[in-house]
Amino acid sequence: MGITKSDKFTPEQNRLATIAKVLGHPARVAILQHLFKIESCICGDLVDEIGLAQPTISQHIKELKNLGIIKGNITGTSICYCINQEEWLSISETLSQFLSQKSNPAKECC
Amino acid sequence: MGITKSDKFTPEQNRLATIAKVLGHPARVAILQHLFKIESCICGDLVDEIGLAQPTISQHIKELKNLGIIKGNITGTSICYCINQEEWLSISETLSQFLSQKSNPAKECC
DNA sequence: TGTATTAATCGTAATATTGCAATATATTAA
DNA sequence: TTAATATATTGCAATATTACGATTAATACA
Repeated sequence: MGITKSDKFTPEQNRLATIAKVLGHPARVAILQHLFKIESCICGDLVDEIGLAQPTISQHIKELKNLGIIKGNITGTSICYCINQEEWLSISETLSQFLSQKSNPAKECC
Repeated sequence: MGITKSDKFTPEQNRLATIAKVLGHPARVAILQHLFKIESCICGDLVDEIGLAQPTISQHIKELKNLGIIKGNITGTSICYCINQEEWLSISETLSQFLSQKSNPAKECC
């Protein structure tokens, strides 16, 4: 039905999935990479950098902002975005912990 | 349009997004967690464990298999799934590397 | 004030995802 | 062979996502 039954899962599972979902689009990955690369923060050059229309970029930015992973600051007519370090660290920690899980090869079936 | 313009992005960006996308559903997170937790591999108990219908679980399993993150083995009438360690390590590495990026706080704008 | 610039929002079309009932397939056991 | 069991596949409905043109809102500058 296109609707995710979040109530069937633990808060941790939902949290992990929410984070991963936001990272699950190349445009958003590209935006984050660009913000990391350009030491000084960047504004709407993201539209030029990535080849998508301005409203599309704006929409992706919104999702990253919703997750708290980036933040913006108005400077004149443009807006300067950058990584929200605290949130990035927290999110990175959460996902990395999940990724660092290891299985027991001795008990494998396949 | 619901269609992602993959050609606008680097292979790395697309790869990261693809991995994250697969992890971007709580049912798939739950499946992975269960496979890690149950030391011996588990079969269709996943359907009981997670409260979704059998075809739905089967579909999620398929996506995890497509990514290569899990593998299955037929034992009688049931199928035993487990983490594909090599792939998990590789994927984990790829994502972790992305997550370990740090921004320069001195050059922040916001 | 008016105009230019930048970015957000709205509306909408195209496509993707999620979930499940029904069905198909495959294996085991009788 | 037939029945039972376990899983995959198909088909479909509901919802979500992606993308963009048009518009709006906000600021800067003349």
